[in-house]
Amino acid sequence: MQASGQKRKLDVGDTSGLMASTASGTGVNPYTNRPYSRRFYEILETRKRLPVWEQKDEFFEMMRKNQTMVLVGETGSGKTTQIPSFMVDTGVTRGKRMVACTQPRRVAAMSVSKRVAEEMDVELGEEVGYTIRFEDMTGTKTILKYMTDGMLLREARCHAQTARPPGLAMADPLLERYAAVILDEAHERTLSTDILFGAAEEAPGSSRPRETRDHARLCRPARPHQGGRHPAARPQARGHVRHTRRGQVPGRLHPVEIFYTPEPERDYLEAATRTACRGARTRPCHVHLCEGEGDILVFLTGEQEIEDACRKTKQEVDNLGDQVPDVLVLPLYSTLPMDRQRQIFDPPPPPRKPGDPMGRKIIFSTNIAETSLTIDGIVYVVDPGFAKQKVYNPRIRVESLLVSPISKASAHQRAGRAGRTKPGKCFRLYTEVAYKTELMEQTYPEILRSNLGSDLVHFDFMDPPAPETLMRALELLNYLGALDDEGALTELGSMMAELPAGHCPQAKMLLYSPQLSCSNEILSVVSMLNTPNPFMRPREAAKAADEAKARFQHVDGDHLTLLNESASWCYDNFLNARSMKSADSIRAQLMRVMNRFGLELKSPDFNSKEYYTNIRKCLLAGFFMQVAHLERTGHYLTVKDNQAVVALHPSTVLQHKPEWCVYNEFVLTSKNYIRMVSDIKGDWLIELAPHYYDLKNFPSCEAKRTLERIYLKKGRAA
DNA sequence: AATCGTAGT
Repeated sequence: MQASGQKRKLDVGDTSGLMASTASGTGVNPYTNRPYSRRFYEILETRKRLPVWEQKDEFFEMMRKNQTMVLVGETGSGKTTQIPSFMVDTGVTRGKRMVACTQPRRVAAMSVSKRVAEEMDVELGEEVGYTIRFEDMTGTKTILKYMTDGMLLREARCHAQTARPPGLAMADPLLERYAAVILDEAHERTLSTDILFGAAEEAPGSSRPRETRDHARLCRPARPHQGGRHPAARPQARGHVRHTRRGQVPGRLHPVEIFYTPEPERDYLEAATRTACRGARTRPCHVHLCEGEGDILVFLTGEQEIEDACRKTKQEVDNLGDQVPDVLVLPLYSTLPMDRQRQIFDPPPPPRKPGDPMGRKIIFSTNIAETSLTIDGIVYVVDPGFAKQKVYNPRIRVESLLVSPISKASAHQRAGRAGRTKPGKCFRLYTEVAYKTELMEQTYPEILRSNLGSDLVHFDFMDPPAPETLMRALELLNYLGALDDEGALTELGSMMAELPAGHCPQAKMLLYSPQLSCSNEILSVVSMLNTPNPFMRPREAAKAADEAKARFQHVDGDHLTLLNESASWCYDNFLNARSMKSADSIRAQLMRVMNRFGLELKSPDFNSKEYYTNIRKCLLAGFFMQVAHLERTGHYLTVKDNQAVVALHPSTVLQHKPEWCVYNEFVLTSKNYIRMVSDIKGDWLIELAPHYYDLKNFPSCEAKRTLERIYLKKGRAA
């Protein structure tokens, strides 16, 4: 499924008039009452050649007959640009309500709306606009709005004013302000789109046609996700990378020839650099040495891996000497500073001497280059078949990243990156058999890999999350006071829903902070928690960066360290200025919501002993379920349910091992780590979360015995 | 004791 539309309250009777006005060319734009520009007609000719244009009448016919529909079409068929404007042409927006079209990414919402505004011959931000976080390019005249799926979901959560029956936190989610809602790129199965899909089916007036669900299921994976296993991971004799030729991807622009390895590769990282650069000594036959001009894109899984590969490749290339064309080796991942990200668009190195072939760019990238970023000039793609993907284990409440095989859809997308400038080649570092039999058709939907922190209960999901995942989500919300015992959303819960802050515990923390007189500080902490790690640590200056961070460190932990940063020192102190700026915008947004709720913004007296303790206590108002206790063995054990042995993440500023600590994140890499950790006191657990630290319902363990002593002491004092 | 996929509000 490539796209799907859901429309509501369509004015069926009288759509011919407006449709005719565009089609028959009366010369006047019905939306602006201005004569069409010359450019409009030029673009119209191109538009008419798009495949969807042929089915325009059929589309209108379907619109008359159905309340919801699913549209399927190839990339480049014109769905994203044409369907929304067809929808507007039917006249649904005459009731002053908009047509909304969602996209999974901001840059898509921005660029598509710009194109459609041109096509409809209007100013961007007037009749056609877009809304993304921190940027609203719409106005009173807007009838067609592109937006991120997350943005529409937020509107669905926060603008529904009607009373909600128990257990149905989103019973009236569907946005009366829209005449029609189009969920584009629904095949990507983002968390937001999946939830909106569920909401669409709940909507009053939705006829819930069976086809909707059946079509939707087309993009469901054929079998469960199997993290970590990869066809190439099988043991086999070491060998150089050879490829057998097979098949074609009909890209929109140029064809891409696909090559597979005849045998599985043992070490995909080594195979990837080797393929990009040179073959094994026995058969030096690889891209840089053997193929014609064009840049190379190699997909790897993470920053560390990419930096390693870059270093090794530079070395390899140096060893090759000046008999081969010059090479520019570049990394690409999201946390790379902006100016270094921009380098991927630099031209390749010039020929060594006049008449020689051009030099080459070799880019090592995470899957940021798979969908969100397009680099022209790429002719060769090396695809080892891996990506880091989120997996969720509800039993221990842990979301972690695991290197896992990609899906066929991802592989197709990666290959397509080679064909933008001229016919290209894609080298897959796995066998064709593995591709056919072991890769899933589609990436497993995000909703099945996530810790659900929001209010989604009796919901008609395409692929319902595991009962345990839902149960865990409900349990957390109940402990936080967001849902009552009947499962109904409380007032606190609806306030939490409006705070665009990571997970629920953070929202709870913010709402509680005025009671501990530290809302200013908690606002800063939460903003920073929702920002990419600001502490840069370039390999060549790792020590200097660690020293710089040490100057900010707060003795009581990582959360308080976040407060010690100042933007003006960014560069000298290895801080990512972009992260700091983004934290600032997030802070402003959260502050507006706090103000709207009438919550006081205050700070404890900086000179009082309570300054830092109040802030740390406040962390527990939200994160009381993410606490670890230091056992006599010297290891940490997470507290209460499903205890796990964990270690402090090496990035922590804590120099000592506190008896109790609260953590923001549980990460599973080389072992179980807790990251972003602060020192807390056992007494505070009882003070801030007595309902959770009720010893009657607590497994027997060291932590329990310590808490018993604290209760006893308190009882004596009282 | 030894470190972090990508989106989105």
